[in-house]
Amino acid sequence: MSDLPKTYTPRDVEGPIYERWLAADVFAPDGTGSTADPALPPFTIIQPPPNVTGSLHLGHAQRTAVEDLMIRHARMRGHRTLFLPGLDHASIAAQFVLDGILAREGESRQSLGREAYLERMRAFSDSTKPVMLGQQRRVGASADWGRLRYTMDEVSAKAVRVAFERLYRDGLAYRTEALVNWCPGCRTSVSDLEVVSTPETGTLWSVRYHLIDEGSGALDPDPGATITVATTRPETILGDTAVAVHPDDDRYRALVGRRVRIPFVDRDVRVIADDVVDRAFGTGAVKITPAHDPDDYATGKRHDLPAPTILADDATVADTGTRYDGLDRYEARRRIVDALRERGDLAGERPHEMVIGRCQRSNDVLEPRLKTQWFIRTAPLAARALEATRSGRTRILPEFFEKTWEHWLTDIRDWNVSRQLWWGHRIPAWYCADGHVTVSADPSGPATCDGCDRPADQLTQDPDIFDTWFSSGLWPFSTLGWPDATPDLATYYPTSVMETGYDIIFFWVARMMMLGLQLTDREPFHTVYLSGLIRDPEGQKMSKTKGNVVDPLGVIDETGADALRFALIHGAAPGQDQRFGVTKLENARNFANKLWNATRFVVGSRPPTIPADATRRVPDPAHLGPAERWIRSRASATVAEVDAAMADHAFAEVTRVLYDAIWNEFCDWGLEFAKVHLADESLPTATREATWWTLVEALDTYLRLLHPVMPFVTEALWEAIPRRPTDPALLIVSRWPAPSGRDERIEAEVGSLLELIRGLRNARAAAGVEASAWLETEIAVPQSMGATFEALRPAVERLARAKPIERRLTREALHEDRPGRPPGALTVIVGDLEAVAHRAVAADDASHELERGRLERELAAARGYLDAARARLADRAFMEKAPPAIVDGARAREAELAEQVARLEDRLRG
RNA sequence: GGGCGGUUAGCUCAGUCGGUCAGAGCGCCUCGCUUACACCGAGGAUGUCACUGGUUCGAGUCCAGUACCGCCCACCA
Repeated sequence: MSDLPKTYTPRDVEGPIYERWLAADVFAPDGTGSTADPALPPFTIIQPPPNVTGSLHLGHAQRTAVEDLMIRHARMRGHRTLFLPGLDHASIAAQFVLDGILAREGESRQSLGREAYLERMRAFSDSTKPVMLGQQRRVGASADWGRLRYTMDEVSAKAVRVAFERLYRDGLAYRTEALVNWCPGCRTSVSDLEVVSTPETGTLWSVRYHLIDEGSGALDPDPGATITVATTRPETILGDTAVAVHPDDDRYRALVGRRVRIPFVDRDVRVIADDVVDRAFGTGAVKITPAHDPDDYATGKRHDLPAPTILADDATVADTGTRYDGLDRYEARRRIVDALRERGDLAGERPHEMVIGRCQRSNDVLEPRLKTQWFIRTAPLAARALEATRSGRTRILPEFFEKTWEHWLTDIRDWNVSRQLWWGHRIPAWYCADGHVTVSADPSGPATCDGCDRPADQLTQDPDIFDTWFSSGLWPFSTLGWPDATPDLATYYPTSVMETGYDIIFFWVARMMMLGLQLTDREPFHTVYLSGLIRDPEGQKMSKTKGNVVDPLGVIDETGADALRFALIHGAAPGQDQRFGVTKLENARNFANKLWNATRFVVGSRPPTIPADATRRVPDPAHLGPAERWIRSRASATVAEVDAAMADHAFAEVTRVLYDAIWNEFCDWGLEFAKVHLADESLPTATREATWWTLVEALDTYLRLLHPVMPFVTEALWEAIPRRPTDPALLIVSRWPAPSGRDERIEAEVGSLLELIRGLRNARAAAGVEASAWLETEIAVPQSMGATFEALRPAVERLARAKPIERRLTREALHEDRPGRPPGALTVIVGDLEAVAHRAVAADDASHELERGRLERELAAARGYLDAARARLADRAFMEKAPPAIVDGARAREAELAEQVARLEDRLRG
């Protein structure tokens, strides 16, 4: 036990608490402070590693809060818990960031060269690394920092090499020339997932291609002998190798097989028939540029067309032998359009709504182009991933994401994994002069060529690196030491829960699942918990360009990590975005403050007969009054509710249940009841002690239940209350509470007394009674509730400001002496209970009307309900078809309402 | 073009198995410096549960359709 400062200052609480956890070594499953039960299965969460060069945003904070919540819960339930933290090298994202910094220095990737650039990147990421990790700690992540992993460390590197070698051996990785998404800004290919489809208004140009006279082989002398094609990218004319029409299109039937001359390059190409052509679109004739359009590429394959590439890596026109060589693609486009117009071959132009693929990273317009690249064959991997979710071995939460999952994995295309970048894992493939491919997981490379036994010094390693998601895809097992058979891998794999944002379900979750199943033969996780995204109060995505990004560290400084965590978890429905603003945060902060002060009260109200350093005593049942039994019963109910919510992964519900239980039950009523006993020195010591121990016990339960959500403040407060002899020194490793049983009768009796108190307060306020006035009150309490009432009489008096209270056994008794009753009485009816509070006011006082009005409103409402209840009972269909329990309930309700209406009517007559 | 999610108080959102489910927080109004807490306490007002049909004794809740908002996927030049 220790003293609590009067004011709750999160900053003062959180730092030292985290240090104590670290010092006690309680984060690691095998740490010296662990109290785990080795008989229970371990619980593992692999944290989605944030980008090493990124900055922590609210999304990270929410991830961390939810993961840490699950981990702390599992830890308190006695599981060995592994919360493995990490960082991702984030190849393209990191390069994008660094390139921006270099650009401001007047340097560039190219100007530095590969080695210097990588050196710079290592230094840069080394500088951001501690920042990212520090932020995680501020949020309170109880992660095992000793197992911190990084996708660029040697263990990961080895995993990448071995994974790729196995995939290659199994025929699941292959190298081929294919049309890929090329980003001219990043100078690399990107996967289909990194293409952002952007609707834009472009221009659809119609261009006349002149037919060749088949006899002479020269241009048809008839200037009208043309075929008009439609295009949105005129510069690709330079790469055309055919014109296609639909085979059933009568307009062009005669032209199929004829040749046309492609302008500028003066290439003569065939008119071909292919049913990809949509006759209704444009002119019904399509220019075919196999090297720069996916459709055209497929058409080219079918018709065996050449596929000249006309763009360089920086998207300037190249190798066309025209004067457009060297020009940027858009400059070339303008000039080509101008030239066509001059020649009279521009048949038309009109605005055109279309979808443009842009680079997720740089926002550049992507160019489809031919490149020789490594691909992962995804169909067989996706089939296994689908099987895992269909069989239920891996569960996706929320369930509705399973459809998205199914859809994507069903139509999946092969994964282009090579990147023409520098920061990342180099592809462990070597080529010899004959083009043989050798893939080797050996860190020093292959000894000889697989194809021709040429020695290593005659082999060249592929300059490309892997898509960053390739190493991320191995994360659940590479972090545990795979491919080596480490004890960690044996113990903690497959992992328990994969928590991440739904925005990377394909990028990451699907890849982990596919690679995990293929390489380890196990589902990498049992549950996928998909979080929603954090938006600003207007529902906008947070982004740097919008300037609406909230820095979690600022929030933590201001209101504490506990408040931030509570607020984030409170608003988190799985898969559902949440708007986040200051009011939620303030609400959470107020709650922490409330808890702080409630604990301060409990600690401060310790009866002097109990020593400050007492160990916990179970309250003596003989001395428990109804208030104490009510407090215990409600705490037990809360445990059960929290357990149910946790079992459903309904974390927001957990916060709601606890907020309500702690604030609206424990503080509003529990503490108020207890104050009466604790302050009453005429009571036996044992009674007052029992009351206090009851408060301590309930508070202890609530602090435990709340700890996974608000770890710091609960740990600090728990330290201030007496511990059980069996408790460890720290709440974080204490045991999760078990429900201790409900007392239904007490809950009902005390519950109706609470209602009565509320009713009296309501009546007083409605009648304009001074808040400080004590009203002489008569209360009818049936014999069955007598003991409970008598025990709580002082509390009822105090809370309803009703004193003295005269008790009657029946309502009739209450009304017998009506004639003698002073005017202005307030009446409250709650079930079997009825109270009449008297006040001395003149007969002509206007407040009589207020009371009358209140009773009339109550009566009207009761009559409304009664009518509805009677209508239901009069409905033969309802009586015949509704289950008996419902009918009985309706009858009871009707009787109760009828009674209440009668009472109110009676009261209003009097 | 497919698919998913959302629509409940002024705002942000809960609402499980169809039956006390018309709820919370914030905001608003009226009181209150009652020795845990003014980051507080007491009380109060506010709803066509988007719309239309259907199923049912009974529908925010289940079904079908519509509208609007958001997101994801998709090779029409």
